[in-house]
Amino acid sequence: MNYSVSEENYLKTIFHLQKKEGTVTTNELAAELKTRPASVTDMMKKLKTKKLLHYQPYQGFRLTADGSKVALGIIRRHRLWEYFLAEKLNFTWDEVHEVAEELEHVSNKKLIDKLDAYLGYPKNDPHGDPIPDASGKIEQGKKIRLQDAPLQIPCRVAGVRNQSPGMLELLAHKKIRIGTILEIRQKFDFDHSLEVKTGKQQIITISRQLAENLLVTHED
Amino acid sequence: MNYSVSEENYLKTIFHLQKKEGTVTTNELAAELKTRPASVTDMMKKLKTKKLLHYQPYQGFRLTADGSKVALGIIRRHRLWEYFLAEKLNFTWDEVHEVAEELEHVSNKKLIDKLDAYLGYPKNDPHGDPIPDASGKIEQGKKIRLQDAPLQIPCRVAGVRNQSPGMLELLAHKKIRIGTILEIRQKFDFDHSLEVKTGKQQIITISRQLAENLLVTHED
DNA sequence: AACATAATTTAGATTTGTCTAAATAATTTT
DNA sequence: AAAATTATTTAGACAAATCTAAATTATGTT
Repeated sequence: MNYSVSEENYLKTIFHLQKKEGTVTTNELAAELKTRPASVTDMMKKLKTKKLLHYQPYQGFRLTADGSKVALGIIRRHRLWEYFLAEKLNFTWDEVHEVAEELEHVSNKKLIDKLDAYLGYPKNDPHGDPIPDASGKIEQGKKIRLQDAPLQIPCRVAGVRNQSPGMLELLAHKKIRIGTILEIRQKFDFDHSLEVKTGKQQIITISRQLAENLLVTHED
Repeated sequence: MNYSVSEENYLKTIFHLQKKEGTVTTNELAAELKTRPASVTDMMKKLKTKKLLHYQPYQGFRLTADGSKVALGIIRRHRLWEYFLAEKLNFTWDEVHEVAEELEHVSNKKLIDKLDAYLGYPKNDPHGDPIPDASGKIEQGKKIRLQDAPLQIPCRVAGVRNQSPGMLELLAHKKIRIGTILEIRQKFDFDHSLEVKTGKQQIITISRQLAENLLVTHED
């Protein structure tokens, strides 16, 4: 029921990494945690015996339902503290992460729930990331412009900023609608156009104007 | 410059214990920290090499100036968090200590100084104990008559008003001296006598006359 | 002062989380 | 498919903080 700082850092990091790709590898995790692959393997065995992880040697790993629940608890604490630091203590948005990395390991549930209430049950931390509620539920990820989405990472169309007829006509023509999966292959500096792969594996080009008005999310 | 949770707990506890008696013994500290005397000896060696402790085998120990400074920093963090928990998060005074025991080990200085400012530079925590300022200075607790001390809150005998032989005889008989911890259990209106628990868990009765002449402090 | 008792320290073991170096498995290249 | 490369795991070691049991030092009593 209670986990060490080290275990918590592994769980949290696995949670974040497995969002991008379904399964997490030893080297990936070692790089992220600034430790050695051998150390990762050791910890994987431990987390497996605690039933927080699906893991077969050489096959990568992902969290079990229990593991995800623990990870979401840690992320909840982290993001609530970030909100507190920015909102109440006047830290700037780029300072909060480091401090929250320490505070997140204080795992008293009553403390966190009272902090949540005190802050007015905020939905997002200062970076816009959603804060899981007391039961571990997490809201849809922040909508960002396709323009600002990272390369090579699939995202989902969640809305449009500009709903002019011309925009909608263009979307229809390119067969893009809410829910369509897009992955940026390349960004061209010259005209800021994007080469994008669709969920149906077609390669299309999206202009700067369109990319500024398409809102996407990374959450699954 | 940075200390482990374990080291911090030792330093803090030594600081508190050496207020009562000038020097702290191995068994005393082991009892307070719920560990074994052998473990205490191990840690004493370590703290000595870090120049936080005066220590010669078999001679007891006390903090160096550096050690006290570190301890005061920890106490500052503890008491500021206690104040925050009681004042902002609506914890009751008897709940705050346990939670602050965890929060006190987050040692980011900027965090603590900003928290201090946010709380309005409080002078005392919810138990009445003084909060060291950013430079480690701690205000001397005010001496009040035992008569005027609050119920159920341990205080320390800091002086006597009347030093007549009869008074001293009575104090000796009741085994009360400077440094003795007293906690008022009940006040009786009829004769203004007090039922008091001593640091050694004995229940004694203190008359109005005595209670008016015993000066106590809440400072730890 | 000598003895008995209590307090403290030492010696050696254990757990957690880490490491390096070597062995093994999987993947990629030729 | 064999060889080369890369990823992962195993084996064995180490530091921190703890423990038990035994040895040592200090203290209190007679």
